[in-house]
Amino acid sequence: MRTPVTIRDVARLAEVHPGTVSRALNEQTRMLVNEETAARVLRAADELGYRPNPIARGLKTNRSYTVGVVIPDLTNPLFPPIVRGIEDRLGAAGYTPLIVNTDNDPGRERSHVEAMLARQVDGLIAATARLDVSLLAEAAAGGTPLVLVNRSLEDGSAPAVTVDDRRGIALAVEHVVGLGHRLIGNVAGPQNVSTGHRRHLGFEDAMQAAGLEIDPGHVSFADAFTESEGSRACAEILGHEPRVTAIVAANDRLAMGCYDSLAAAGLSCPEDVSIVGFNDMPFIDRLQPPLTSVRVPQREIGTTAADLLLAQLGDGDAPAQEILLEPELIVRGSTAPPGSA
Amino acid sequence: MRTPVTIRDVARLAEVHPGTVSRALNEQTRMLVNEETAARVLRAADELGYRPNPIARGLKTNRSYTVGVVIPDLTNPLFPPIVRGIEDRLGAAGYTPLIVNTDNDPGRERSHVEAMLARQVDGLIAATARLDVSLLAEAAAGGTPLVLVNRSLEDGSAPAVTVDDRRGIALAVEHVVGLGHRLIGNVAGPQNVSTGHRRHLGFEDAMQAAGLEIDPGHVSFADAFTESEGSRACAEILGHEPRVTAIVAANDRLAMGCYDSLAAAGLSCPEDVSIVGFNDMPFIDRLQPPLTSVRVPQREIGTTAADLLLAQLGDGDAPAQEILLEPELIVRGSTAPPGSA
DNA sequence: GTTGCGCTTGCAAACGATTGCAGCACCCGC
DNA sequence: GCGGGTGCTGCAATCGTTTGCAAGCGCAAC
Repeated sequence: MRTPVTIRDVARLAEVHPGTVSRALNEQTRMLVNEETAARVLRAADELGYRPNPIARGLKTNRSYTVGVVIPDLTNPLFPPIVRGIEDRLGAAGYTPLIVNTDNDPGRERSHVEAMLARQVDGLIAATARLDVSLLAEAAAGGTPLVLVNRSLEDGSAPAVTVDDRRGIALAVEHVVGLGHRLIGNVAGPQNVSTGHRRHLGFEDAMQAAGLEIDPGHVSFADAFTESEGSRACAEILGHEPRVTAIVAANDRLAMGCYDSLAAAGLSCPEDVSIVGFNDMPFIDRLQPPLTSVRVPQREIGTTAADLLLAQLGDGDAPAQEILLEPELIVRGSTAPPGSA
Repeated sequence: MRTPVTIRDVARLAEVHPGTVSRALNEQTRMLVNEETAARVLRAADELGYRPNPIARGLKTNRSYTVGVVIPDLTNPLFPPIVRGIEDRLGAAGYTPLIVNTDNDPGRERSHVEAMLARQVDGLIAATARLDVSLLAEAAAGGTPLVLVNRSLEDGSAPAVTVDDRRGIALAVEHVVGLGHRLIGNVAGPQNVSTGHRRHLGFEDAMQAAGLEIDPGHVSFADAFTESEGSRACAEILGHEPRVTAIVAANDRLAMGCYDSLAAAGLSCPEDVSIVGFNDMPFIDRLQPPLTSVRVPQREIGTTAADLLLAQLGDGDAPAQEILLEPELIVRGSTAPPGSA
């Protein structure tokens, strides 16, 4: 049989009452039982290979030692490292994550979250950009702690961990400005998702800080973070202003699209146009040329989010702080001084 | 409150006994209760927004509607599509996967699997190459259904879904042979993991089928599926036999290492040496040159594994069949006729 | 008019753990 | 010698659901 050894078996062997066994086994309540008795119980439990049944425990305590992790799509290379960070940290604390993919579909998102709530998850970590606000209300009303990733709430009512997108873009802009570029384009992401929006704002700020003008024709918005949209947006910029010598993309995939667009236009990178990406995806250093990109500490995002959640799970009301993680610019072959052809 | 509505509340509203509610709500037992009563119960449940508590149900039924998914490392791009396949299929059947990463560490593997067993998972899907046999014994002894992925048991005692590695390598070999190559090298993977082993055997078979000799110097074994090992192994082959015009690698990352090694030797691909990879990782088509690779139906692996497990969960003893999935060769720029320089 | 059967439904005991409450033994101080 | 702690442990209820058993009812058969 699987685990026929229950708390009652241990009690019988240790010759005490099951209640006592429960107390002796729990760190929290061990002090309530005689040291010697506790030792006897522990020995018995060990001998029998006793494993507490989390289901039964959860029924009584209303805790499942489980947390829901909501992400758009696991196959997006951005997420696995984050998930691992979450998983490792939560696992160390005795929690098991339940991972669901929403594909950014509000319906899927809703049903998944409801299922998780029914499963009595002790908390939620949501890494989805467009989170239904009513879901938040529900979770909050149910007293389920929530941590946001890569997205924050305007009113700061929920703790969140995000990377400093504006700072990241600033790094990118400062880099190409430092190389001597002046006509700099921006392939921006969709403005209805928070990262796309913040990165675009960051671009405006950084350009202004560098004392450079932004011609509206230098900016093009992609409808999605895909190569084809990146290509389209890049072509659009080149159409408006063929003299741009550098392009800051909101995302590596958009940057890859820029590569395509440049190639189609007969331009080469970095000789004619420098390109900077964002995220530093795995194997992005294998592109030709290797892409200069803003690295986000993905694993750290995960561990930090997990820490925030654990803090909330520990004492009821940990401060709903918002954590900004520092990005880092990884310089590779896709950026060079202008006119280096 | 979270879900204060229990089966008792429904019973009160519908004016029946909780037991009756339970029967009415369960598809299986609905026939036991009067049609009209059942309708009343359903209406009441709907009105109250009743959500059954899986924890309580699991306690009584010894089912958690949860399955454990054991993989080496989620950040390895091979796995996310498989996991999604599993997740989507299991989710549709009402099961939730618990995902753990072992990093191929037997200790982690053991503790994770034990934790999952304690959590009463209804089944296990293991995608890990070196699975501790005692774990299998334990799971089997506990009556926990198990499905293997990318790995099978010699005695065929557990259902498994794997891609036809030998066939995949045969596709690769036939391709380069068709292009006119005769001196073909093999950067093989570690032989203590099943995929590495089978792919190497596949290479030997395919070469023999093509009527070609395999000089021992044409084969080099990597200690791990990494770029650096691929590079080392490739250099070793080139050292033994500089005249090889094509290399079949056991894996895309090894193939990427081959790129490095060729570049270091001043050789170009595909002009001097053609290279074929295996797995068709995301973005591998973005390499320079785009890598010809054997595509494995990753998502399908996941869905098939889930189906196999669901079959076992349905009726106690479904046949322990072993399923071989068909790979497909994706021809890109890294392969060309020999001497095309 | 019994008997017996089929159809529903209520009853209560589980499942395995946690926990408030009470009781017991013991010791201390007066 | 007795009252009042203190320290430990047993008792039993409880969490929300499932399920074997039995009881109630109506109806048909004899």
